[in-house]
Amino acid sequence: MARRAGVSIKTVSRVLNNEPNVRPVKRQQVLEAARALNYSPNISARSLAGDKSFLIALLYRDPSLDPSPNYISYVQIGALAKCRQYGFYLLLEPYDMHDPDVENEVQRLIIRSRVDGLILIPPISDSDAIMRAIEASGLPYVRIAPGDEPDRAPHVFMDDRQAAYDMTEHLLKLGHRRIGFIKAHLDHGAAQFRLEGFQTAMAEHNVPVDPPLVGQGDFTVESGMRCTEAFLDLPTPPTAVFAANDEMAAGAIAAAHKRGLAVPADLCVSGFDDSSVAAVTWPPLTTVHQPIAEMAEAATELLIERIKGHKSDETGDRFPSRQLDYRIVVRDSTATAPAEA
Amino acid sequence: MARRAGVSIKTVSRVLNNEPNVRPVKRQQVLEAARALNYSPNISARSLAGDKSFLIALLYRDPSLDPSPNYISYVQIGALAKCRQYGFYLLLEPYDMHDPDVENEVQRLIIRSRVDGLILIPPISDSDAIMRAIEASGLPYVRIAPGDEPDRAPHVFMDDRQAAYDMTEHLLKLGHRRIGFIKAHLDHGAAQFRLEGFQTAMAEHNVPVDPPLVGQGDFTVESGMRCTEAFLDLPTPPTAVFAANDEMAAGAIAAAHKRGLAVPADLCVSGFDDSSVAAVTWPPLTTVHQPIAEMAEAATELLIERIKGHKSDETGDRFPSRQLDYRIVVRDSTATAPAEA
DNA sequence: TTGTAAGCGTTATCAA
DNA sequence: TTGATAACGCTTACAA
Repeated sequence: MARRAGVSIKTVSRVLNNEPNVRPVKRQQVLEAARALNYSPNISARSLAGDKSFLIALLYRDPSLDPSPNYISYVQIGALAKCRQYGFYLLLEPYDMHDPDVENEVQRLIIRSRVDGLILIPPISDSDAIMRAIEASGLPYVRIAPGDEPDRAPHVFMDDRQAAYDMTEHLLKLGHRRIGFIKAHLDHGAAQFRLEGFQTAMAEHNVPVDPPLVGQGDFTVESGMRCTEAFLDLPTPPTAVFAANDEMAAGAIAAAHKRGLAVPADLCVSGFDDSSVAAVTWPPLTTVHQPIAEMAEAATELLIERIKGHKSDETGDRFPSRQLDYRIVVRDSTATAPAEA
Repeated sequence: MARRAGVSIKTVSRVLNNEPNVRPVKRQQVLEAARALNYSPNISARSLAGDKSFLIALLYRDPSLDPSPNYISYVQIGALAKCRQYGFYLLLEPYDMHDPDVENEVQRLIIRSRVDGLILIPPISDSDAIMRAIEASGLPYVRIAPGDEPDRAPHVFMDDRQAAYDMTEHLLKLGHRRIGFIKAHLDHGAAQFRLEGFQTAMAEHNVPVDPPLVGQGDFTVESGMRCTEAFLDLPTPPTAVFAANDEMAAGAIAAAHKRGLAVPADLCVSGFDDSSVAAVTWPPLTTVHQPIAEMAEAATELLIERIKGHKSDETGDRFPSRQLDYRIVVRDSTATAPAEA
């Protein structure tokens, strides 16, 4: 009890919660006493009495199913930073999105843990079942990089379409005309945007897209390798491959090496995400840098504002959103196209 | 209130906590009522009354400083699995180990969050300052892969020394005699063991270790590349490089590619960890598989037992520990040594 | 085997 | 601007 220290009792509560109506003198007294006793309010008591848990849940795909755990790491970094700043705790909640029972599981999570809000990251940020479960509870939530229905909730995103457009243009400007694109599951919202950006850039530069030069990957290294091998088996193979993420791009590089092709001399490769694998490939990968941690920070901030503000009541006005900037990172896996045959 | 349902009030508590002295009939009634009302006890109330938080903190190095976020991902997977199983929640606590103020920070964490126990992973599992802070609080904690003083607390580990020995032997059996080793900061406990395993294997096979063939890396791709380039600049370069982790091994492969050397024909490379980068390199990396998630599961279990058992009193007897098995994974980056010159 | 009553340390309500 | 006092929903005695 820090109350012993100063002179008051409930005043302590007021001070620690930055409530008004406390004279500066008292406020100081309390603050000093708290420091002296190394005092810190009991979270459980606070939650119980105030009906707030100071807990935020981060929902993501079970990482044992995820080809790029890297993304989650950066999301955690960003979310944790903001949580610490505002005195919240982050609860990790991996889910198997395709479990037919997710809806119940999420409901149970909400009931059990009493979280104050939730953050959804891809591909969970496009799960209708999960969003329905949350909406039924009335809790606030934010989505990172949503694919459809962006205005269903507050969200943070970057322009994947434009980024893919820019990367494609980068390759076109290097003189490439036959460019292979490795797409991913289109239920992953951003994957769709990246494909569109590629197609638009090609169209606007009057370069036809040969259908066999669009491969279906699944974000794994192996799929990138398989698609690239198929490309290289074509009568006229591409001079560049643009993969919708870095893992698949790494697979493309591996496929080239396997055939004895030099990168970027014989085949150029570019990726997307600027994940840690981009630094591991040889040559280092040209890719699109996504500000993942920053996106998570922004999302967490959006959520906390919402938690602190109107507690779950949708008062008509539009949901807020925040767009962050990407950056094309040119490294050594792309170079000018070989002279025409 | 599920109490409405059955007939009792405190009985509910007994049932939900698996306490004895409840007739099966009543127990059933309560359980059914709970299900019907989708009831779940309020964690805050429970913590407040019972002086338990059901929270476990995972302490790790700030991932923005960490060259291999992969390790943390797997630790999280394992720890989360066990937490869910036993009804605990996992709190993420990244720390900058070299911050002179960590001791206070940890103390503050313990006071503020009221965690019931802590898990320390490398390199934090060897931080004397952090362990002191925890010990001062009397809370139970477990260490994963400790370097020194293993018996200071319950711990989970694998035999890094023997694993490195085996990998070295694998290379020796392939006919390699000049083998470069890339070590890492020796304050990282396991790093020391890996070096020792390498040295022992070489000695026992009567193959001298040429000092310039032991490079000082720091777990990053870049350092692996730098060390390997130095090796290759020697009058008699090695025919194989064994790096103390996969990132550095990836750097070794990159260095070879950069010089136009083929892997494994001109230079063999092996790593340690079997992290996700091992699947991204070309050729795929021969490495030591560490059961990281399983180690984390075991550690979490050890901790929870301790939390449930004697609450923080060290009753004389030795701390428990658990050793898990590694596995040498031979992929395509190692092959028989070129014939003698 | 079951129930009653007294806290746990906050916040919310309402008076002072 | 402050301070009693009653919740909050459990667990832990202790009694029945």
